[in-house]
Amino acid sequence: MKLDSEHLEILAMIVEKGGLTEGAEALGKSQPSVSRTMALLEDRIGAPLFEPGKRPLRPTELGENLARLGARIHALNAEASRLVQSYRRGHTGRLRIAGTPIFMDGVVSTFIADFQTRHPDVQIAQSYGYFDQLATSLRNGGLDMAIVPLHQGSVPADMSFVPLLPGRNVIAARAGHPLTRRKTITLADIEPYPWIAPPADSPLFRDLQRALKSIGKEDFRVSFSGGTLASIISILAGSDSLTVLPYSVVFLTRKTSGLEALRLKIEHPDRQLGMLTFDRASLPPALRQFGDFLKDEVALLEARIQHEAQVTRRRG
Amino acid sequence: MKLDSEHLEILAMIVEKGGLTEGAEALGKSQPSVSRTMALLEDRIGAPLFEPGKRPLRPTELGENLARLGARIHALNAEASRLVQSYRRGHTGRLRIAGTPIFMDGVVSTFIADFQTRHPDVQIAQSYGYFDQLATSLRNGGLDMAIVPLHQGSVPADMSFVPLLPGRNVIAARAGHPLTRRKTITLADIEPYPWIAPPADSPLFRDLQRALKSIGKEDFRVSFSGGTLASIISILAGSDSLTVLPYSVVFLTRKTSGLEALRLKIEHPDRQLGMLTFDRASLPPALRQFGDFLKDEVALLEARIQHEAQVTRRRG
DNA sequence: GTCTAATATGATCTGATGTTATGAAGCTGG
DNA sequence: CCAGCTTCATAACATCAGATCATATTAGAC
Repeated sequence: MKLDSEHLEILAMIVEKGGLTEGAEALGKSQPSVSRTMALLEDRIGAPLFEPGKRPLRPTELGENLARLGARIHALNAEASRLVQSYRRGHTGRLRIAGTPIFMDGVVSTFIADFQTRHPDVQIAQSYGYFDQLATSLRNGGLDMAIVPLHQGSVPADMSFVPLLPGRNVIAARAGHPLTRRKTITLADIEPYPWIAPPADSPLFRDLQRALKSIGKEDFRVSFSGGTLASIISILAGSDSLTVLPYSVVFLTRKTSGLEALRLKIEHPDRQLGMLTFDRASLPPALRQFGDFLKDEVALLEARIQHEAQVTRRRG
Repeated sequence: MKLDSEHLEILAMIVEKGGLTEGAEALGKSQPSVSRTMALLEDRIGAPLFEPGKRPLRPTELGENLARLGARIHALNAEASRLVQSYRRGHTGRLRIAGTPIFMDGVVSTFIADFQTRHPDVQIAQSYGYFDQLATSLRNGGLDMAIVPLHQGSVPADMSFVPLLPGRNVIAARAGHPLTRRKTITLADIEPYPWIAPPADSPLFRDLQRALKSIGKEDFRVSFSGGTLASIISILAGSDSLTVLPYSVVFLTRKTSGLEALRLKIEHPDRQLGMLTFDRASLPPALRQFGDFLKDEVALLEARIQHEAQVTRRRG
C-alpha cells in the first residue's frame, strides 16, 4: 500500500495549524477539498487520523506520527522547489568550460574566481583543449562552453559565438629584458634571443610562426615548448627568452609575473577570443549568467587596455 | 511553484535503474505513463532533466540532484507505509490503560511488562481510577481501556466488557501470621488484629465492608488506609494487620511479598474483573493485541490458581 | 545501412482534486 | 439549556493528471 505524499503533507499542515480550515487556507486550497482528501486518506489507511467528534480537529496518535513524516516530506519537496528556482535563475548548477590553455589560465580563470565569489553554488569544471576537440565535446553534451580564438566566418552553423576580445598577440619578455626599453625594435635586435613556444598543435604556436614571418623572421630557435602558462612565465622570468602571448594575458598577469610586451608590431590574427556554445533547445541558465558576467568583465578589461594604450601613445 | 513528490520519486527510480523502461517496470507502471509524467515534470520545471537525444536515458545534473531528493522522499513515504502497516497489525501505537489500583499493580502491570517485551513499539500509558471516572475517560477518548471489577448486568450500553477473572477476594496477612496456620478461623480469632483499608472510595473498600459483615463483623479497626499495593504489602509484612485483596493479587505476588490468604471464606462480590472498552467505530489495533494477550495470560493464571486449589483441597 | 531496443506520442478512460453551495454538528456565552 | 457561531462534511459538477494499449520515432550496435 502506497500513500500519497501530498496527502501526508496536507495532514502535516492541518496538524501544524491546529485545524482543517486553517490548514486548508495555509495550503491555498478550499476547505472541502482538504476535508475530502483527508477522508480519502483515512479510508485507505483504514484507521482514523483524527479523534472522532472533536471540533477543532485533533489528530490521533497515528495521525500525529504520519504528520511528522508529512512535514519532513514537505521540507524535502520545498528543497526541491528551491533547487529548481535557483537553477533556473542560474544560481546553481555545474558548468563545464574549456578553452585554449594560455587564455584560460591567464584571463578566464581570474574571472571564474570572481564569478564564484558571486555564485558559490555554481560548480565550474574547467578543462583545456583546442577547437576541434572542444566542438565535438560541445556537440555531444560533454561540455557547456568553449573559450577559443575563432574567425567570425568559421563559426559552425550549429553553434553560437560571442566575441570577447580581439586576438591581439604580442611578443613578451621579462620586465628587465634588454629589449623592453627600446622604442623601436628591429629583426636584428631579436635575433640573439631564444624562443619559448606553446604546444605545436596550439593556435598560439601558429600565431607565433605567422607573427615572426610577418616581420621577416622565417626560422627561430625554440628553447622550451609545451608548458602551461605557469611554466612559460617561470622560464621567461628566469631567462632572456621571448614568446608570443595574447596581450590580455600579459596585461593581466604582468603585476605578478613580471612580464612585459615588446614594442614590436606583429601581425594580428584575424580572430576573436570568444565564447562558443552549442545551440541546444535550452542551455543551463547558469551558463547565461556566466557568459554575461564574463562579457562584462572582459569589456572592463578591454577598456583598461585601451586606456593605457592611449596614455602610452600620448607619452610617446 | 510546487513540484509533485510522486514525480520526484519516479525520477529517482529512473535514475537508479538507469533507464525509463526499467524504472517504469520497477515502479509497476507502464512505460508510456512514466514517459509522459517525466515530460510533464520537465515542462513544469522548464529545464531538461535528461540529456537530450541519449537513448539509455541519462539525467542532467539538475535531474540527478532532484533524483536525490526524490529518493529521500521515497524513503520517508515508505516509512509512512510501514508505520501504517505496523499500526494496523497492532505492533505500533499508544495505549492508554487505566484500572483499579490494586489490581493494576498486582496483576496487570506484570502482564504489561510481558506484552512490551513482545511488542516494544507499543507504548502503554498506565493510570489509575475507578469506574465512573474511567467510563467518562473512555467516552471522551482520553482512555483506550479500563480494567475494572464490574457486574455483568451493569455494563454500560455503549461499552464492551470482556471478563478476565472472577472478583474473588480473600483476607490476606503476612506469611508468618498467627492465623495463617489455622485450618478454621472464627470471628473471635480475627478480632484482635487491626485492618488495613484501601481508599474509602474504592470498590475494594466496599468489598472489605461487605466481607466482614458477611462473617458477622460489623465494625473494624483501621490502622492504615489509602496506600497503593506497595505500601499495603510493606505494612502487612511488618505487622499482624489484615486486609482484603483479590486472590489473584495475593497469588501472583506472594513469592516476593510474603503474603498469604487466610482460610476464611468470605462473601465474593458478584463481579468480574475485566476489560472495559468504549464501542467506537474503530479501536486501536494494538488494543486488540493487548486485549487478546491479557485474556490469554490471565486464563493461564486462573488455571494455575484452580490447579493449586485442587491440590490444597486434596491435602486437606 | 539495417535492425533492435528505448523512448515518445495518440486516443481514450478512470479517478483524484478542485470549486461552490449547503447540511450537520460541536463549542460557547448568556 | 438554548442560540448562534464556527468547524467540518457532503453533494454536484468541472477539470486534469495519469493509466492503458497501440503505434510512431529514433539512438546505438553490428
